[in-house]
Amino acid sequence: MTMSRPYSHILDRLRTAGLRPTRQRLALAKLLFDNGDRHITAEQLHGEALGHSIRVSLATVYNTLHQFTDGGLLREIVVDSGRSYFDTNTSDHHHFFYEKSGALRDIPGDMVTVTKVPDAPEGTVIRRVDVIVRVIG
Amino acid sequence: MTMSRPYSHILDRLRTAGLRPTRQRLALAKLLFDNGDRHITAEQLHGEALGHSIRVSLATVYNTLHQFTDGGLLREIVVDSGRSYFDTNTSDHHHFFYEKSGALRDIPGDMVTVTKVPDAPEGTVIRRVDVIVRVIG
DNA sequence: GTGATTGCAAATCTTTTGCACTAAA
DNA sequence: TTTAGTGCAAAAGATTTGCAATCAC
Repeated sequence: MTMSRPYSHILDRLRTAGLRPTRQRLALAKLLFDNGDRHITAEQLHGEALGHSIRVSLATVYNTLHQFTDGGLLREIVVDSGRSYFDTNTSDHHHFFYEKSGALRDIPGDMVTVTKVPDAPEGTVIRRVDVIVRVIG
Repeated sequence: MTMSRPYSHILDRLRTAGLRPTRQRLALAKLLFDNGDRHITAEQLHGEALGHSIRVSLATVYNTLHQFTDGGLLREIVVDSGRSYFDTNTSDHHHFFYEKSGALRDIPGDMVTVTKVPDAPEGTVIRRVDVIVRVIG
């Protein structure tokens, strides 16, 4: 069982992202950030919220996930066409993707080294390098 | 202007993938493989086929792209949620993804080196390691 | 012939949008 | 108050499905 953390922690995160601490954002942030590192879809988070008797619409869940991502609180991961995952771990790291089950698992940043990355094309800037290790079985 | 290649080449590819050389598959394969390396979506390929007066339904384009992928003739690339790209270059290489325009560009395999990839989790096999360099601007 | 393939339209799934309503500052 | 945020239902976009018609072998 996870020890419940004070709201001030969550409030700080929302403040950092420049977002008003509404009832919905507070509740979703608590689900997202007070339960360790997670990879979650909008649909899953919505279901979880309903399961905790938190009344929130799916549209708001989508809005919130994107606002959190824009504010640096989440990282969006694309591995599967037609479904977006959001990762509560925003530090430098990569992923295993289980193609059969659709599950994601973190690979610590220092477990993968990418060398000789070519320069960004003229006039562009590298925003991120994603490494996805696709596994089956 | 691209020199038109003999059909036998295409026929061999379909044979390799265990697919009957139907009119639609032949025409789509010609568009895909006789024009150099390309990154294309189902929608784009369908439009291109229609532009060449090749009558084929969008559903068949989807079927064909997946059959070609299963047969090792194409490689599916997921970088953008809600849209799949198919790459005619199935050799070992990685990609630049221009987040603004949605364009993909190959990075030759030997321009990126991934070291220290962790072992595949117990009971799984690594099918592929994808490196996506996301750029903006 | 017979089983594989195709086309079409409808269905599905995820995500976004428009807009009236509600809540935070 | 005033502006941001929310919910709902509808729309959008990509992909899949069901099934009768058609084609390759």
